[in-house]
Amino acid sequence: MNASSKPERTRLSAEDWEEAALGLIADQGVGALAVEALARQLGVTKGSFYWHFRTREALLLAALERWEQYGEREVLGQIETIADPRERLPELFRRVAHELRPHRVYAALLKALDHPLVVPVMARVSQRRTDFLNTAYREAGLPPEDAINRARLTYAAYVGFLQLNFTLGLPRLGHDEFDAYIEHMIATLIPA
Amino acid sequence: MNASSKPERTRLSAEDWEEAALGLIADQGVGALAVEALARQLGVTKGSFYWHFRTREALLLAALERWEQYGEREVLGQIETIADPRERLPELFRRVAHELRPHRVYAALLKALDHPLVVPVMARVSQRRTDFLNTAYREAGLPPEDAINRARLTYAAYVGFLQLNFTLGLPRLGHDEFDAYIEHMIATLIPA
DNA sequence: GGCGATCCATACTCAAGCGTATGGAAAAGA
DNA sequence: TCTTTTCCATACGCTTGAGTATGGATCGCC
Repeated sequence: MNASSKPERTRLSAEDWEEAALGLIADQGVGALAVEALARQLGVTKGSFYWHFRTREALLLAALERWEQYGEREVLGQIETIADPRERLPELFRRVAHELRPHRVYAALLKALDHPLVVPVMARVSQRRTDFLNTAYREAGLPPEDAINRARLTYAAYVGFLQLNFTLGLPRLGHDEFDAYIEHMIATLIPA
Repeated sequence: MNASSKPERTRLSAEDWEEAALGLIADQGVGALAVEALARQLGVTKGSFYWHFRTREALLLAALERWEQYGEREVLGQIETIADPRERLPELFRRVAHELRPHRVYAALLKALDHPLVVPVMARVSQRRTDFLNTAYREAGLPPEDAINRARLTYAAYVGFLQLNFTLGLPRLGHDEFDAYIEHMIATLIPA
């Protein structure tokens, strides 16, 4: 009967609300973040919510901070363990391309950049990732003035792909078509 | 006193509402499209609106159709007049990069892809543009199986750039920094 | 096993925004 | 000029969703 994973939790914590909020953001967007809807989904009422949070914005802020801290930094962390710098970028692209969940919140926040609370978070996250690409490209042998622009181009391609194929349903590449696209992207963007 | 360009129009037409709607969408997003706000901006009240349109969604639909027909097809039209196919793509990139207004509606609609009315419009527009890039890359000498993926990559980079530098305020490239990025993009994506 | 702290339900208020009803003004035709 | 069509204002109803007030339930603890 209950939508969450733990079907019957007796009491709720603030973290439960934040996690539920992130889930709702992931598959319905920031605009759908309503307290009564969330409460229904958690099997409680507004009374519970306003004990944990002072306002709706407070929940959004807490959820965003939580996402930035816990849910977001995993991807790049694994990559840094790859020894050969020239293998790092292709491996990053292939891994990122075959995961779905981690991108869903990011894609949703991308569509909420008019909201003042999400802008700084997205600015920080995007900047960190672009910086990572920048150093990766330099370590792969690209001259610094090229590396920064290549990093921008790469990350823009990532963001655009999210919008076009994730949110919008553009011709929905088939599995092998998708792999071909990824390999083409690697061949085009990564220096031989 | 009046916000629009024509300060005192005695009567309004449906097209006036559609144009105003596109303007509001361009700089505040689809979510900000409210009839009373629009009416204030046009110097009238709701009574006027509901004479021209049956509902708010009807206005949105009409505005989207208007945008798809009139406001959108200009960019690609100019490019097709360039004789040398190998010069077409660099010229397209440079022109697109130095215009602002035509992208504002597209960027706004990109953030409203959860709305059922905008999805088909954006799907058609994005598909047309990607097709254009596809044939342009083939005419520039790329083998067909590469051309389609290069077109996807290029358009994804465009969309991502819109989100990152337009909507989000990422480190706001300076004028020459921006030009360097464009030239780098041309050098990277367009076959020599 | 009682008691303070924690968590939640119920019942409200309030504001925003869509849509409707109706009458009046202004243009267009005759 | 007089009537008809076109355009708009005012005043309403209705729904949604945020936030508040208050009392009840449950947990931790002594």
